[in-house]
Amino acid sequence: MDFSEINQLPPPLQSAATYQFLTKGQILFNRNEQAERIYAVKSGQIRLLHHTQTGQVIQHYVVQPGELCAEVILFLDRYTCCAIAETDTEVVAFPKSDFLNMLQQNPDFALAFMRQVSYRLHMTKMTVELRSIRSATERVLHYLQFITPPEQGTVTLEKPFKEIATELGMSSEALSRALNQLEEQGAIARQKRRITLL
Amino acid sequence: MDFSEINQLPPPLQSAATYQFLTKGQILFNRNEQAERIYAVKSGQIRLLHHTQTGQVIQHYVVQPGELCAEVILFLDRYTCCAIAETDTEVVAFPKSDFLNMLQQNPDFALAFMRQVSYRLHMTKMTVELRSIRSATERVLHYLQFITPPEQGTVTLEKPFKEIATELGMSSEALSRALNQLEEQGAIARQKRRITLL
DNA sequence: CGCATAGTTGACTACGCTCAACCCTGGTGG
DNA sequence: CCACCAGGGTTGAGCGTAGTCAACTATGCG
Repeated sequence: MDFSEINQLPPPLQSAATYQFLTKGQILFNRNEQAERIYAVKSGQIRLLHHTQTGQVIQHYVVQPGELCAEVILFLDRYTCCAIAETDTEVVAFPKSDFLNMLQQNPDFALAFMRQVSYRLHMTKMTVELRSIRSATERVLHYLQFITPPEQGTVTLEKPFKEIATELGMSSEALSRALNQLEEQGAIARQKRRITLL
Repeated sequence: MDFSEINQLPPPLQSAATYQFLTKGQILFNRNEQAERIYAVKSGQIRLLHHTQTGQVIQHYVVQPGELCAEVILFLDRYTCCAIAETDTEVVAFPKSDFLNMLQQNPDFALAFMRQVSYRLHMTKMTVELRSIRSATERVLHYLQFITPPEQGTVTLEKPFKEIATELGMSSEALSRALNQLEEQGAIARQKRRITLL
């Protein structure tokens, strides 16, 4: 189910939903703000992140069109992280109470929600694994294995390395060196941005 | 809702549930095993973890009595991590299909499940934050702030430091030094295991 | 009183970050 | 067509932080 396609949703929710437009860099909500709404991304992307006291930025994940944003706050009263528009973005906002009611009244809707949250939990657990790996080289390998489609064993890195590096929580230099090392070790083969797992 | 209290569950699930006993260290399931059941812990603890190729152990979380174990596999076909009994443990096993049916048929049950999964997602996001902080000192501070009840600003560390250290993904020595440093910096006060945030 | 375990401290090492220089590619304009 | 420039990527040197190993201290228990 695509939560941002209002006319696919149960009618009572349709009438409660409102659209909201964000320009690139605009903040949808901040940590510790009172949470009265749950959002779905219709177009664009929303990045969830958190700022530590010392200014380090912790990347959570990016919410894509059709996905829900900050599912957890249905059962909490304050947002736990900061949501910021990655590009110009359109979101649909649902009041929490209406959304909760619909979860109880409509089993299909509820199941779609559960699938989505479960998927998110799964991805977040993968993120935990990634961030927990100390060694940069191993972390990169883990990442490559994760983004490589199972059958073909080959990926092309589309994003600039700098971006991948921040996603992996390391400097671009460390990423570069890690790729070298993996090639030396014979764990991967590489032509430019095209990586083959061995 | 306590998922391990069978007689509190909807009757159709009661008849599908089976008990299983694990001794300390026994494995409930392994990564990549076909997932046909979902479990709830009745007594004891189940630790979820993952072994990397190079043998590093990544701690996910510990499942306490009343909680579900590996909720995500309802919508996946293979377990994504390894579950191991922390102590002698009793679990309740539900066939996935029965559990899924019940989620569709019983809104209260479904809501309890959603609350549980959402909570787990929330905690896992907190873990991501924790593991993403590079500096040991800052990581410890973040952890202390997280486990300290908001009003009183004081915690007693019950678990042995070694255990806390692994939970934080650092050595016990590093934890010890970090606590010292935080005290020097004036970020915390400390008498033995009793920590006060300043 | 001795032993075992948990926690602390010290010395050494290794890994990754930072800063800086360098290389390579693609695009632009003379 | 080639010189120039800009940006992404690579490589090098120095530094800081955390891991490891080992010694030492403190606490609790038989």
